[in-house]
Amino acid sequence: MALDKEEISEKVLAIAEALLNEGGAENLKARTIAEQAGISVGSVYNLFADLDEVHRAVNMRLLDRLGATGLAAMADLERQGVTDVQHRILAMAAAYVRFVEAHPGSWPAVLAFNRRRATRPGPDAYDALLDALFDIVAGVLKAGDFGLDDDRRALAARTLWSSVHGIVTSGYVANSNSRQAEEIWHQIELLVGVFVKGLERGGAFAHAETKPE
Amino acid sequence: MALDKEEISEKVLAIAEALLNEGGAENLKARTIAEQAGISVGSVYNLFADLDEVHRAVNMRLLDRLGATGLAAMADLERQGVTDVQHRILAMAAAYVRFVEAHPGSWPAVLAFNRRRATRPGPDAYDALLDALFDIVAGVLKAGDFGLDDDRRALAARTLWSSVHGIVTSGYVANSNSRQAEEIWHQIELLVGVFVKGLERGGAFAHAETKPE
DNA sequence: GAACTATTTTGAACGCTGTTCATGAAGCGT
DNA sequence: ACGCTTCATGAACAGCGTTCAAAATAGTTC
Repeated sequence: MALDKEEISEKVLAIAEALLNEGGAENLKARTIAEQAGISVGSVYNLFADLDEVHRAVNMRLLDRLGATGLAAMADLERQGVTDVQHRILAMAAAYVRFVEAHPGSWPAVLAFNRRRATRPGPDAYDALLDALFDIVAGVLKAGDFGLDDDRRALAARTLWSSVHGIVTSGYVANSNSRQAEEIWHQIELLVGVFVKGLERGGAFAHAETKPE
Repeated sequence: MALDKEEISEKVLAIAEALLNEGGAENLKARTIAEQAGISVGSVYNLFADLDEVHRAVNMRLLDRLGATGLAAMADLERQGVTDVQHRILAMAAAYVRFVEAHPGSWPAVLAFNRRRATRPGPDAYDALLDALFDIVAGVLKAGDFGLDDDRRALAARTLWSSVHGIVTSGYVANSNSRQAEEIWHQIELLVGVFVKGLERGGAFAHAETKPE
C-alpha cells in the first residue's frame, strides 16, 4: 500500500484548502477532491462525514497556522529585544494582514463558516483556537503598564483584535489592490496609535452615558 | 390582473429577504421563492437574471434601510440638541447593532456576498451606499473639533466604522446570546472612548515605526 | 368579436451538486 | 483455503440553478 489513511486525509485537506483558496466555499466539491486525490467520491465520505467536516478541518489547520505565525512574530520581537507595546501590536497586526493576504479565498471561507456555525450547537475546539489568539494580544497588553486588571485587559484585547479584524475584512470588500493594502495599513496604524494613547491616558473605562435599547 | 410587475418583484424580494434571514444564502432557493410568491420558477428568472441578482437586490434594500436608520438616529440626536461627539458615535453604533440584530441571517449574507464580489468586476451602486455610511460618521467627526483635515478625518471615519463593524461581526461568531450583546456593547464603548480620547490628544497620525513586508 | 401578433408565464428537462449504499475487492487471523 | 472484517467503489437518488419550447395571455387591428 502506498499511502496511510492519515496521509490520504492530509492530501485531501491540502487539496480542499487549495480549492477553497481559489474559489471559496462553493468551489469545494466532493467529486473534484476525489478526482485530484486519485480516490473515489465514496472514499471521501469514508474519511470525512460530509463536506462541512472537510471544511472545518481545513479551518482548523488555518487557525493553527495563524496562531503559530502570531507566536513566531512575537518571538522574533522578543529576540530583538523589542518591548514597546505599540510596536508589538503593530507587528501582530502585520502578521495577521500577511496571513489574510496569503489565504485570499480560504480565510474568508473560515469567517463565513463560523457565521453559519453561530446558530448551531455548543462551543468546541474552534473557540479554543480563537481564544489563543486573543491571549497573545492580551499578553502584549500586559507588558505595557496600563492600570488594567485581568478582566479589563481581556476586554481591551478582544476589542483591539476585533477592530483589526474588522479593518482587514472591510478593507477587502472594496476593489483596489495595491492601494487597498496601504489603506488597510494606515487604518491599522491609526487604530493602534489611538488605542495605546487612549489606554495610557486612562479613564477609557469610565461608564459612557448611552446604552442601547 | 391583480399585481403589477414591480409589485411582484417587491413581493419576491420580501420573500427572498425572509428566506435569507432565517437560513442564510443557502436558503435562497428559486423553487421556494416561486412557490411562496404564487408564481412559477421560470417567472422568477423573468424578473431577475439569476439568484445572485435577487440576492444583490435584497442587499441593496438592506443597505438603504441601514443608511436610513443611521440618518434617523442622527436626526433624533440633533432634535435633542446632543452635540457631544462621543455620544453621537455611540448612538450610531447602537443603531448599527440594533440593525444587525434585527437581520440575523440576511446581514451576514450581505457580507458574504460582498466578499465574493471582491474578486469580480468594478465598483457599482454597492460602494455608493457603503460610502454614504462612512460619510455620516465623517460628518459626526467633523463636528468634534479635532485638528483633522478632510483626508485624515475620512481615514479616521473609515477606521472607526470598520472597527465597530469588526466588533459586531466577531461578536456574533461566538455563542452566547444575552451576554454576547453586553460584551459587544462593552467593546464598542471602550473603542469609541479610546478613539475620541486618542484623537483629542492629537498626534495619532504620527508615523509609526513598523511597516509590513 | 375575430384574427393575428407580441408578450409573458409555465414547468418539464438538463446538468450539476452532496450524499448513500449494495456490491465487490482486499486484507487478515487461523 | 476458508471465513470474517474492513474498506473502496461508483451507480443511483434527491435536490439544486437554469433554460427554453410550448402554452396562455395581452394587445392591436380590422
